[in-house]
Amino acid sequence: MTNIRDVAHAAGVSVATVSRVLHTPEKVSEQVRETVLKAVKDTNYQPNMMARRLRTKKAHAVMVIVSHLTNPFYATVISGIQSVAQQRGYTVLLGESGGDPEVEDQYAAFASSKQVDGVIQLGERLPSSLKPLVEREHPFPFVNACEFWDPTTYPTVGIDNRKSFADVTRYVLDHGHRIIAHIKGPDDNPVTHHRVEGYKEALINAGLTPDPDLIVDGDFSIEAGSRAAAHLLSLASPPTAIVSANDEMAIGVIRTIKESGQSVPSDISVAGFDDIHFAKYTDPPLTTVSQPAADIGGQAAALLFDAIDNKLISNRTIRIPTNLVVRDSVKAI
Amino acid sequence: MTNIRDVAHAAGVSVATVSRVLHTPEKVSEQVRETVLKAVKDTNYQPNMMARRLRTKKAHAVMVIVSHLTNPFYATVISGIQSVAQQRGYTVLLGESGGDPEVEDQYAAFASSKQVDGVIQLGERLPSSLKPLVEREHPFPFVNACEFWDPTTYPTVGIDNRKSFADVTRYVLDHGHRIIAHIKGPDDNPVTHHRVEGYKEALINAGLTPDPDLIVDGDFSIEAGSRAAAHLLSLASPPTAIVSANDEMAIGVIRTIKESGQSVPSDISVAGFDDIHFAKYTDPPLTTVSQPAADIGGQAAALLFDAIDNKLISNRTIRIPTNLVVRDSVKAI
DNA sequence: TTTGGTAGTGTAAACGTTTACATTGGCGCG
DNA sequence: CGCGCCAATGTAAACGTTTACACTACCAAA
Repeated sequence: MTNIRDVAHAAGVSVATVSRVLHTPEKVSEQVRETVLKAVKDTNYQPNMMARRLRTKKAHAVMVIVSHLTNPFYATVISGIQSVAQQRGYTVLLGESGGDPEVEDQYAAFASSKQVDGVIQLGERLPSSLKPLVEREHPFPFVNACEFWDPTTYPTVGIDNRKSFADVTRYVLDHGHRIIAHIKGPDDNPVTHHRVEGYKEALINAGLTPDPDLIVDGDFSIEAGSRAAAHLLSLASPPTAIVSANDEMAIGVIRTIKESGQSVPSDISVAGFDDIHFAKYTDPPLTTVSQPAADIGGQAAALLFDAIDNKLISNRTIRIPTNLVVRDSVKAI
Repeated sequence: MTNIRDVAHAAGVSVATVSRVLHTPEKVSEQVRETVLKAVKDTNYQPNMMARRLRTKKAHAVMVIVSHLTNPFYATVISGIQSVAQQRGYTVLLGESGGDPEVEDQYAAFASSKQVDGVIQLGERLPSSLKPLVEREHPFPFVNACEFWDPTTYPTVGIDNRKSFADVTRYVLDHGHRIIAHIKGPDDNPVTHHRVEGYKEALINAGLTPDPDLIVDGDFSIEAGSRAAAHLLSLASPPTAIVSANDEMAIGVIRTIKESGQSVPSDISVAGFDDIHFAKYTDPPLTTVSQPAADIGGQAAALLFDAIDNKLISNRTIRIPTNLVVRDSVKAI
């Protein structure tokens, strides 16, 4: 592997000049610049990043900590991160924690020891070992994406769950439904509450009072959707529409409704949230809300790079608009 | 950030001793070792990886190049890679190419310039800039996972597509079917051919001759499955079973069959391949073949680390067994 | 002619490690 | 006692950059 000294020798200049040609070409005369550039080509010189990093104390890398890479939504977010990171000449390091706080801590420690210039956390909590770093005077560059545990304290990028869920609920209301049930996500997930709020808000704005009996527990799984639907169908006055906190539960809902001999959307309308890949292929195709996952990732990365470059404490929160994607699972009453 | 010199000073020893305590503790007296360890704790010392890497010329990192991170299968493979990498103290760098050979080349160049110790490629081709590196005398550590473009030349980890597809086809044959159609993947994908071969092999072993009219084109999409099914249903003597090269096409098939008024599996049996998340939730639940994706990743990583450590040119090919997962979409005739 | 400024280039220190080699002192053995 | 060996430790070079500072020409202004 040829080094900068070889190039300098080949070009008949000092190493400093070579380095300058590469970084601040305007500071070296045109003539010399060309000679050096030629020497670089000739020697097939590739700068040693390790040395560069050691010297400049910049890793030119960011780490993303994620609980489950296999979650398609997270995967898409990371894809967005990667895309803008690549544009900016940054490398993305992957830290998959499996949801284990200990592993998350491990990654955080790794990150904090100057191995990367910043961290994007996709998970639901701030790794405890990162806490002191991001809260100190000159915080370690950090942004939280997707989940909103504390948007006031930490830079956060994600959708407005409350508003988005109010949107889809309003869409259902606009189709004349008045008895609308909601299937919640798990209680320990911050988005669950925001979506419930959005649901209630839409009802209230339409002059209705939310009925606690129509808000039923779920855990984002298909099975939970089925169970919840079975429960709702058994009610004295069952809902004419069900808005689910995510698509998978909605799929479970549809299945259970069908199994009960009723039809979607003729008898009961169903709406989901997330617009997962298969939402398009359910029967009927699912009306849902799509989160611009790649965009979230891209903006999170951009925010992080801002923090890295300007070193300004950007406590900004970016809310990315969602799209209601109308398919066939909601019908006017 | 405290460095090794600070620790040495705190412990009243030389930097060399500190380094030795950290790497070859058996070479330093118990007494000194303890003093140093205490100093490390006291000063909250975190070794600077950049310096270490510069000095040792080891990046302790591997790169995985993948076309689409959003492909759930790839995501799972990467999850497997990450898991064993973490165990071994390696970092995983992500390179998502979007299928663009130019971007792949870019990553390969990055990798080759000593930034990482090895590369795992999940995509369908060897990045051209990597070619000279992996084919030279002391090859750059490299393993190909998932796709088999050239298992004889490069270390490769993946399933035996031919055998696995023969398995599922045989399963269908064992249920008495004799007119069995196959929906292919795209022709430019290496696995397509292996699966077609497996299909044919099973038929031949059962004493049948494959009928070219029953092998129809597809591209792994749900829509392609629908189209292919429509075509097959219009045949003079339509198949009693359809084995699809992947699950998504199988889903399209099921839908089209239902739309034609027939039923799965009573009228026509359907089998898929991949065992994607939603295979469990189709109606009827899809009989398919599951690829142990995480395992593939893990083994690929292990293979890569072998190559890195032993520096032996391990041209081995690892075939990971698949599981036929029997659900309800195939029924005895 | 002197002075001072400037553009271009070189010299060498520094980044934080690892490790070959040198040094020290203790001990066994002839 | 003298020799050699060994274990434990220290010294300093090296890894490949970047960059502060020094230096050299050259030129303009006084």
